[in-house]
Formats: sequence, structure tokens, C-alpha cells
Amino acid sequence: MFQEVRQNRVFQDVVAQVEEAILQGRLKAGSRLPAERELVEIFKASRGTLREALRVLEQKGLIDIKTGVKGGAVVKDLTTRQVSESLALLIRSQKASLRDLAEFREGVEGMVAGLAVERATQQDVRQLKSLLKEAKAHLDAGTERWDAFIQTDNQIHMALARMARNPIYESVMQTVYDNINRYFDRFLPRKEDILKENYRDLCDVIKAVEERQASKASRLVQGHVYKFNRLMEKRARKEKVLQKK
Amino acid sequence: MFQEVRQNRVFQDVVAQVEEAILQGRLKAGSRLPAERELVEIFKASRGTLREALRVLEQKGLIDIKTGVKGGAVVKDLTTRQVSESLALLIRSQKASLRDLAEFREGVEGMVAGLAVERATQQDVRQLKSLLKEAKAHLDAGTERWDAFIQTDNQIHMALARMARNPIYESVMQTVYDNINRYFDRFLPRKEDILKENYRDLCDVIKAVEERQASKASRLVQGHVYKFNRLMEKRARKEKVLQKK
DNA sequence: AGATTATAATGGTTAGACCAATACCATTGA
DNA sequence: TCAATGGTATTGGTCTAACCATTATAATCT
Repeated sequence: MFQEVRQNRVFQDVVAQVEEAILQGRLKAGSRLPAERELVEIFKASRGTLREALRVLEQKGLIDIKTGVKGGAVVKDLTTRQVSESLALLIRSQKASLRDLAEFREGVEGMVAGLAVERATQQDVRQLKSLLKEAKAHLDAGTERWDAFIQTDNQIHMALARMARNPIYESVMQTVYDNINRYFDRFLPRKEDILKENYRDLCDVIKAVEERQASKASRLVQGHVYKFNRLMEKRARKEKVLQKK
Repeated sequence: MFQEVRQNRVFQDVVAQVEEAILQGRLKAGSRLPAERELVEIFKASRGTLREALRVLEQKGLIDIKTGVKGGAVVKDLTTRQVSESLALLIRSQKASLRDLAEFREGVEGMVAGLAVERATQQDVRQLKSLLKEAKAHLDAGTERWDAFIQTDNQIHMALARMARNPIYESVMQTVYDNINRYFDRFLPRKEDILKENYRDLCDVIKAVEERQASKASRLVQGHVYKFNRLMEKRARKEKVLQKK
């Protein structure tokens, strides 16, 4: 029911005050905190203690710190990347496997696609088509632009996430991609027929979006993700990377 | 493509080394790090710098620090709660609304239920039934045990998440519940008919699990969550809590 | 004007001291 | 004998004061 009380450390009090100011909007993104030596006077704490507080705020992703003149702590815009670190820890500590991550991705992308269809504007659809065109150009340009193709593919997936108009889905998707890209690089076969199949899938998905067929889009994306997960898994198994623990 | 290099701060090097040791299992959960004054000698860094590193590790959820003799930094077991803080920031900074969170929950719980049906053991089903029984007891006991009922309800949802056998879903669900419970407390109507309806829904879901009807369970859970989200939203609107920004 | 150098502001680090909390042990007294 | 008390050593928490490293800007030189 209750939280253990342990607010007696000075630096925690500083963290709490700054955090509160940021979350309440009294400190806006982009604004600069006073220099450390000024904060010392403001908070009546030593510089060491102040710096411990700044470390925590930095780690929380609330501020960025730069050295030099005109440097200092700048309030960051709360982006999607904050969630990433913790998921990465789950995976790197082997509490979660590639298979777990892939399965999760399947579910989330399916939901995202459904929502995106319902909420995409005409401009969104235009953007998707433009990305698709870009992808095709990369694909046709041959081997050396395959990485660019894969990057565009990622952009399309993330664009769908944005069109779902839900920052949580967007944030979670970003997290998943941050963490799965490592595996993409290692295990995704770079073969022409596979990339072409990938491209065809994307065409189908975007067509479904354009025609506002939510459940179809959802199904297509889920299938698409499933297929590529299996591909990755097959290659991963060859290299004896751990699956389910 | 590449990460900006900025590994020049000493404390970051310390963090990296300790983190690596923990993730590789060289430092196991429960083991104690040397005292700060010993770490100073090991890393050849000043105590202040060392402490900044410890702050970061603490904030990452990798260690716990206690004062006093036999105190010090203890390596924590990597639990699911780490992801929570960052999502909480998203919500508290109003980048995400209750509606966003609720929608996300709908999707995730639907997926979780489907997976749980496929993977639940007989013992899992027994546990669900036992929890259901407990819930009924709370419900029949009258007003003063309604909070207990709601808690058991939560336990059932989290039990399903565990049965999905995917630590990422489990972790994400935990995060959602950590953050949505605040709203439960404020906006969930405490009326007998509503709680009874809640109970009936749970019965249906668990029946579907027992009968291995994955898509039915998924649909039921999604509908159940949707229904209660609408209830909460209605009450929240009354109190003029922000919806979509 | 353009290149170079000096300066000052700012974070990063160090060293050494003292305070605060706490586990453990020795003493004391019933 | 055993419980209560209080001392003591260990460990984190904080403070002070100084110096180093980086960098934007101003001053200087060619």
C-alpha cells in the first residue's frame, strides 16, 4: 500500500524539484538550467551533491549536458527513446530472447496497422506512397543500396506507428526497433528475392491502408512480420544464438 | 548509423564496466559491490566520480544502495518494473493521455489473452480458477472488500500475462498497470452492478481459457477492457481531466 | 578580412575531511 | 542467564576547495 520513505538524500530532493518543474512545464524543453555553481547557491547543496542529482536527471532522459562556455544542462524534449534503455536491459540480460521480442513485435505491429488505417489522413497515405516509391528506387538500384532499402522499410513501419496517433504505441514501436535492429543486421538474409518479397508485402499493406481495410492491413502486417521473424530465427538458430531460455 | 562518441567521462566508463559485469553474469543478483573507498582504489577514480557512476547504476535499476555497516551497493535482480519509469514520464508529461494508455492496454491485453490460452498449463488454469474464487469471495463480502476485489482482478490480468510466457508482454503489462492504477483509483465507479459485471466477464474469459478458445478469449478480454475504459473515461470527462491533447 | 591566439565560462575530476546510519559487540544490571 | 544499554567500527552522504578539460567568444595579429 505505501512506499518506503527514503527521501532523506539531498540529491533526491533536488531531482524531485527539477523533475516536477519540467513535468509541470515550468521548465520547458530547450531551456537551460543555471550553471552548477549557481545551482549550488540556489539549492544550498554542495557541488558534488548537485552533480549526483544532475546524473540522475540525465539518466532519466530529462536533461542533456554539454561542456564548455554556453554549455550546461538543457531540458530535453521528452521523446520516445526513453523507454528503450530498459527494454534493452531485459534483452541483454537474457531475460527475454529474440523470439520473445519478435513475438511482441508481431502483436504490436498488427494493432498499430489496424489503428493506422482508421486514422491515416490523405496526406499520410501520400507519405506512405512516397516512401514506397523510395524503397522501390533503392531496390532497383542494386546491391549497394539494399541497406538503404531496409532503412526505408523501417521508416514505413514507423510511419504507420505515427499514424496510429497514439504516442504510447509509437514509443513502444521505437523501442522494439531500437532493439531488434541489431538482429536485423546480423540475421536478415540479404537476398534479392527476399527483399522483393518484402517490397511486395509493403505494397499490399499500403494498398489496404488506402482502401481503409483495417483488419486486412492488420492481418497483412502481422503475417509480414511473422514471415521475417521466422527467417531471422532460422538464421539465428544456425549461429546457435539462444532462443527461449 | 553510428552513435555519437562521448565515452570520455570517467564515470561512464565505470558504469559500463559494472553494467557489463552484471549483464554477463559475472556479478550476480544479490552480490555486493566493494565499498566506495575500495572502488576508488580499484578504478583509480575519486570518490565523487565513483558516486556519480553509482547514481547512474542505481537509476538504471541495476543496484540498490544501503547505508551503514554491511551496507553498500547490492546487485538487483532484473525485474519487470524497470520499464515503468519511462512510460510514467510520458504520461505525466502529458505526451500521452489516459485514452492513449487505455487504447494501448486494450491491444496488449487482447494479444496476451490469445497467447495465454495457447500456453497455459493445467496448473495455470487451476490458479486462474482459484483467483476467480477469491474474487467472488471478496465480492460477496460486501463494500469494504471491494478494493480487495479489484486487486484480485488485477492479479488475474497479470496472471494471464505470465501465462503468455513472454517476459516482454509481462513487463509491458506491469508497466501499464503501474501507470493506470492511479486512474482506477480515481475514476472506476465503485458500484455493485459494475463490479458484478466485471466478475461475470472474468468468468467468461477464464472459461474460454479452459476451453482453449484463443480468439474468443482475446476478443472477450479486449471487450472487457474496452468497456471499463469507456466507464473510466466517462467519469474522467466529468472531472475535466484531459483527454487527447 | 581572415586566421590565430587568449580569455573566461562551464562541466569534469580530485583530495581530504566530517556527518549520519547501522550492524555488531561488550558491558551492565536485574 | 539474559535482556537492555551503549560504544565502536564500517559504510554511505555531504561538504569544501582546488585544479583540469572543453569550448564559445573576443582580442589580436598578419
